[in-house]
Amino acid sequence: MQRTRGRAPTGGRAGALSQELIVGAAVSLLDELGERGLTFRLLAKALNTGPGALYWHVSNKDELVALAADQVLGQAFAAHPSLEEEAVSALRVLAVAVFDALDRHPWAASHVSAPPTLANALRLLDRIGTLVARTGLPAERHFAVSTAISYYITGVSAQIIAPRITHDATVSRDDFLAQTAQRWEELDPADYPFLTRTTQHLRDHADRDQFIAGLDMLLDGLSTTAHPRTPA
Amino acid sequence: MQRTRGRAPTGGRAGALSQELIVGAAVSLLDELGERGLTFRLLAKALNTGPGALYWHVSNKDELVALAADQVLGQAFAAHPSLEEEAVSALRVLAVAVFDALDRHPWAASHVSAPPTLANALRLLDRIGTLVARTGLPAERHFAVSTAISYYITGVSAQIIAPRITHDATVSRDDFLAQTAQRWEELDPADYPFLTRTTQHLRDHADRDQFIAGLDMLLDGLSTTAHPRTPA
DNA sequence: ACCTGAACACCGTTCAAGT
DNA sequence: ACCTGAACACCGTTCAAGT
Repeated sequence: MQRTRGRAPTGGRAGALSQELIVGAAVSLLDELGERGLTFRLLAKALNTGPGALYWHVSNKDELVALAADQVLGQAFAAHPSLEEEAVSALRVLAVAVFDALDRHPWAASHVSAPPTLANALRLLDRIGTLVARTGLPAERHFAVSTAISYYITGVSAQIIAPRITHDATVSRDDFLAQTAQRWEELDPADYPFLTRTTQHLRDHADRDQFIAGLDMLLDGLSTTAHPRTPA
Repeated sequence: MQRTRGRAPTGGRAGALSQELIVGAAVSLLDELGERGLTFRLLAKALNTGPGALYWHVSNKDELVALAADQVLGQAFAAHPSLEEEAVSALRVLAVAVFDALDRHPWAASHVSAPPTLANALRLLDRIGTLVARTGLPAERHFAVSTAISYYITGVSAQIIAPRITHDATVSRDDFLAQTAQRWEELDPADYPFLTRTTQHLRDHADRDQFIAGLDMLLDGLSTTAHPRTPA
């Protein structure tokens, strides 16, 4: 829980530790082995130190994984100027970039949390807010709309991507969907009228398209919503 | 990983184990101690057995927690006939019931996963689908719209509720928001133009209203969306 | 200031043995 | 069929000691 500050002349040693170095190595191990496979002993060995050394730069495993997830989130900003486009389509591009980044590192999906406190999560909400402001919505709605979009992006991405972790090793995503579809078919249509007639859609659907379809619903609602309501 | 089947005359012993019994006890311990506090040894002691006995009824801790979360999700169906009302407002009532159930058991929020395989998660999606069908949308959109709503409900609830676990013991939610707001104030307005002018909203916002505001956006988009688009 | 590595206090899970 | 509880193979984290 300490950053390397200033430009301390730590001497010749090539492997001088730093939080960035540790988090980077953690991302690699997480990609290879998943959250359970990441171990302080293993990480320490990869960095040529003892496990205790890591605790100087990172306060515990939760923080380490959160920082690793935030680094992954940062990949979503890699390519985009995001200044040219019309605001709503820029929001769509940004959202999909986040989905794709998390899709490449499924362990990270469930660790991007709101409200943001880490660098790239802050950056994401700020960019969403700036784009929302550009839509011309009244200022008092900017916060609610921006956080709704932000929650959708990270929350729904996590819903779609995180389950893959559990099943990845054993079965492919398609097999998992096919299995689930079959289980739906075996349900009693009297209890589950919708699911039993919808199995084919489950088999055919693509996660990314699903994410985009919901996103479009939300963004369409953006321009429509006028007054809040209360549930009956 | 075995249910008590039939009406086996297990004899007089009062504490005869079953999956239901184990999951119920797990929910209590999870409420008290959180996910990390739940231990097979502790759970076994609460049920007057050894840890090994539990593995006859539940295959591992992941399954146990998933079943516990699904039981919590079931609380959302406690009160509602949901037949009278107009479809969209019935959807809103159902969504808020899910949020409230998860809000009472924060550890559960991140364990409701999609696509549903457990009893109450299946029931939830089925009910959403049935209500969506009643809106008069064309049938080919029912699946995409229903899953979007379902993903929003569980995904955004998890985003809002799950962070509370980490900070709960040490600080209250209001304190956490205030702290976060203060950190936003200290950011450079040149880098974070939106966040630095939005801190007051963060301080004042209520999680549940936030959830409902985004839900309304989505439900408004429901009636609007006509044709899917592709990101630029 | 930063690193070392042994030691502490746990875990989830398995499995031979019982009834 | 179901339960027991000791044992295995780990963990995250701490901390005296070093440089």
